[in-house]
Amino acid sequence: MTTNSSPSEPRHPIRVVTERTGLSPDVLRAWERRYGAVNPARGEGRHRLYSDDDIRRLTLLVRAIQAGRSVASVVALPPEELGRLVAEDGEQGVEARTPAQAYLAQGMGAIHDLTPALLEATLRRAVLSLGIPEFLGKVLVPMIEKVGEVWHAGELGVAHEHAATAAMERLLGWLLRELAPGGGAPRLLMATPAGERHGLGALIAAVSAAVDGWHVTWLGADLPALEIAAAARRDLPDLVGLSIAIPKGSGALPRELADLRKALSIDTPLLLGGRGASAMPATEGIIMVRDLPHWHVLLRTHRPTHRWSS
Amino acid sequence: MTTNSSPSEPRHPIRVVTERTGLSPDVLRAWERRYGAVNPARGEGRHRLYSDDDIRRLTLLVRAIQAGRSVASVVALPPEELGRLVAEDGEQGVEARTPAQAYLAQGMGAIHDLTPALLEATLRRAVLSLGIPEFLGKVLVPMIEKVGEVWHAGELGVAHEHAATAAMERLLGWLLRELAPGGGAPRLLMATPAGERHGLGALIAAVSAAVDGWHVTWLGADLPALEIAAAARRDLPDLVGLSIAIPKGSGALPRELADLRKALSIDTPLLLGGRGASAMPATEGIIMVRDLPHWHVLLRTHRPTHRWSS
DNA sequence: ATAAGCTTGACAAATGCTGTACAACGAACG
DNA sequence: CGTTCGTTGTACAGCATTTGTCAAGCTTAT
Repeated sequence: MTTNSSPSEPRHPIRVVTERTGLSPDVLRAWERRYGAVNPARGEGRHRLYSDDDIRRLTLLVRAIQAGRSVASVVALPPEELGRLVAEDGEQGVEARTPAQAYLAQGMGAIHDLTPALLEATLRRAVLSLGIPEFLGKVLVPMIEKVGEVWHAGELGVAHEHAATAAMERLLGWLLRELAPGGGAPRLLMATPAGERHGLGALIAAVSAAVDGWHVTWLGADLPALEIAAAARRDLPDLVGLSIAIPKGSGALPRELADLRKALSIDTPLLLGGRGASAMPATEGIIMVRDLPHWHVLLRTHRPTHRWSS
Repeated sequence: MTTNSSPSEPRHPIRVVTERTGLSPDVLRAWERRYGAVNPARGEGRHRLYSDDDIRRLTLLVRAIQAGRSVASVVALPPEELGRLVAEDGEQGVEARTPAQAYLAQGMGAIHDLTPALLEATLRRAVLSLGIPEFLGKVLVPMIEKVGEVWHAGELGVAHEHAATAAMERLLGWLLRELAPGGGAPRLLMATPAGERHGLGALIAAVSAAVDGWHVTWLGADLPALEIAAAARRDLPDLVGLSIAIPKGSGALPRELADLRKALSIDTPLLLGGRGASAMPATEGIIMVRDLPHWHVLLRTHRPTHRWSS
């Protein structure tokens, strides 16, 4: 369909390249002059014009450098080899120690020492330094997984695990309160169905939604369908979200969900996510959430039309 | 409904186009004269009449330029190719409005409405979403600059400015408290010297240090040298930091600084930063801080040798 | 008649380019 | 252990191009 949009066609001014690669104009010119990293064409008034290929190559270079390699060691590589290198580095964790990892290590130390107050303070510092999205992805979720591992290996007692979970839940509750938006925000009702006593996953989803501007009502964990439905009648949410950690395709859970679906207003979407959700049989009227990115997409999709109260 | 409402029908006067595209009449005429970006028909007297197609094309041009492209490089493109380019830029990271900018706009709105509580809540959400470093660099500092501009332009009253400043100071104080690390952390004493009543800059530096793991004691603004020295004798900091916003190379300030330097323990470094610091004469025993990155470097340099309490 | 629009010409701020220099950092080295 | 050197990002000055804005004088519209 295209006349002349070949990837080697020069058409991007330097400004666009800085936006897309994150490199400053100075660096772009320096790399060109010193290493000949790219060879952009020139326009009328001697302005640089980069091709799509140029941009791709620069992006790869940036990734390779972020993985800890030196500039000089990668600028000379031919494209294919560069791509291979970056792919490899992506698989391995070649990265140095990021702040997030430092917080993670510090938090694990606090868990081992059974000092929940210190753990909570550490998590709090981590949130404030990194921002919620990065905190959730690079500190909290890895920490939960790690605690699970270490606990199964017998290196931690039940007390440790419970104390850590409680501290995390306190922290997430705090975030939820701090994030409470003003009126006019879309409303989300979040809970965990009867039989599911682990609320961490649901809380993480709740906080993620709050960052996106939702007003979240957190009901708690292990709630019977009727309780949730009653709360929904009072709260009138635009969306109801549930999360289950333990896969329970059988048992009382499917029944609970069906009851809840029936008790809810028909036009209120009901979403189900969490690690155990994938094992659930598909059910009419219940939307499955695969993972956190998918959750954000669904939130955006089901957001009611704007009604700004000025 | 009508017979002749084709999108290429010329019917909009230049005023309408100005409002719909955000371009000034001068720019519209200049683009036409210099590049022939559009070719509006003329009415009875020689007034321009733009078609819907013209407006759509101009809107696309604006978007392309916002994405970093030069005017000259896009005005000549045929419509389809222009559309493709804009779509492509939108997909890539060249977003029109980042979350940080959204928070900034929201906060400025709260300032205009003189609702400090709303401003504080907005700032709080911004910190939690973005993390402190990005928040300071992309929301708070731009906001302070913007408030200064708008205030000088007379669009805001003193009340607005004071309310906004107070809200920002409350927020930074809150951050300082939340970030307070445990024992064993390096200690920083932060204040503003006598005659300098603006504490925002110092607070920003204080919070930045707290993120780096320092225990910060914030004394407040407008403090005589003797007070600061007395506090230092009690607090025993590893570092004393001052910040001045207003350049005052002459006056009482140099004297104050010299007094403080003499009253402090000789091995306690004394750092001076802020917008007004560059105008100060270099002084023996006082380290000048150029900007925030430099501040972080100096913090790392003067950090006492590690003594982790396990 | 006052405001808005037109044309032409000119100016100045922004942006990009080149070349040089400097500063921070880590590694090699005496 | 301090010094030196190579690497790499950033800053600055001088110049060219691009591009937004303004002024002056005139015409048209409400």
